[in-house]
Amino acid sequence: MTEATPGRRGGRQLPTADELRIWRDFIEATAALGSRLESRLQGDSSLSTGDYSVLLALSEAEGQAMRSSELASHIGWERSRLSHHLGRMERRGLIRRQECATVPRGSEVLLTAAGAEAFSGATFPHLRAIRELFVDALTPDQIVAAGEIATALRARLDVLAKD
Amino acid sequence: MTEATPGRRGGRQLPTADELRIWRDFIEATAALGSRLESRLQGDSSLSTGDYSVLLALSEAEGQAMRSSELASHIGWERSRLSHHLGRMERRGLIRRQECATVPRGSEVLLTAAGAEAFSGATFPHLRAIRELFVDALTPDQIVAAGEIATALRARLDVLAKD
DNA sequence: ACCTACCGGTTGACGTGTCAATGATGCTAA
DNA sequence: TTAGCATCATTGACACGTCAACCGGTAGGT
Repeated sequence: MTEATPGRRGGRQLPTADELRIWRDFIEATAALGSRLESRLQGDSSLSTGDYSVLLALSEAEGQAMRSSELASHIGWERSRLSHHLGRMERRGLIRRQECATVPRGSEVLLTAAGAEAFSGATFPHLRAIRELFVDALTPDQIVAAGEIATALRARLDVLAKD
Repeated sequence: MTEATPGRRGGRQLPTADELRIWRDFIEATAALGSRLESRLQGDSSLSTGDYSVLLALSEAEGQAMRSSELASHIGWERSRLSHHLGRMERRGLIRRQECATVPRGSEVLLTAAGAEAFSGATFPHLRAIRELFVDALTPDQIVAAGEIATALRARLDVLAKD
C-alpha cells in the first residue's frame, strides 16, 4: 500500500512539498559535510578520503598488503575506480603494486613506508574533524537517529538493487 | 573522558567506536543514495543532477533566464563550477549564453526549447525516484528527524565556516 | 588623470568517478 | 585439443569539481 498508480491516497507517487524540502536540505547538507571533510583532510594531510580508505584497509591488512580485488570489495569500490586510484597513489609513492605469487592473475597492493607514515599522520586530524563536523553537530538522540536513517536508506537501496 | 591529550571539559577529542560506526554508515549510505539518484536520473532523462538544478532554476526564473552569478548563488555553486557546467550544457543545446544588456560585464543564461523539454521530461521520474529511494525508505518520524539532522549539520558547517 | 583594487566570468591543470572495451589467463565442455 | 567463457585487472574516453590564474572593465582614492 505504498506504491500505486495516480490517485489512491496513501499511495501518491510524488513527494509532498514538505518531503521535498527535507530531501533537498538533507542531500545538500550531507554533500556539504562530505566535501568539508574532504578539504579538511586534504589540508591536514594531503590525502583525499579515497586515499584514506585505501590506506586504512592496507594498514589493517595482514602484512600491510591485499589483493586488488579483495581490497576493492573490502572498501566497496568498483574495480576500475580502484585501478585508477591506485595508479595515482602509486605515482605519489603511497603504495606499490606487484604480481601476486599465490593467485595467477592477481595483483598485490602493498603499503609503502611513505604510505604508512602519511596514514598515521592523517588519522588523528581526520577523526577530530569527524567529531567536530558530525558528532558535535548532533545531540546523542540525533546520532542514534542518523544511524537508523542510514540503515533504512541502505536497506532500501539494497532492496531496489535491480535498476 | 574516553580519549586522550589536552582534554579539558567533558570533551574527548575523538569519536567513540559507536559514533565512528554510525558516521561511516551515514556517510556511505548518503553517498550511495546520491549516486543512485544520479544514475536513475541519467537513465530516465540523460540529465545529471547538476543539469537538473540548473534547468529547474532557469525554468522558474523570469523569462526563463538568469544572470550567471545570480544563478550560481541561487543554486549554491562556485562560479567556476557553474561556468564549466554551462559550457557542457551549452554544447548539448540545453542552454544558451549571451551578453547581458543591463549589466556591463554580465552574462545571461537562457533556457532553450530543448532544455525546457528535457527538464519537463525529467521532472516526474526524478520526483518519483526521490520518493522511492528516500521518502519510502523512512518512517514519517525518520523523515522529520532527517530534516532536523540536516539543519543541525548545516548550522555546524556554517559556524565553522572559517577553515 | 592615473593607479589600484575589486568584480564578473572564463580558462587550464589536475584529481576523481563511471562506463565500455581490452588484455591476459585459467576452466570447461564439445 | 580447442573453442568458448568467466575472472582479474587495466585502459581510454569522458563528465564532474576544485583551485589558482587570468582577463576586461568599473569604481575609488590620491
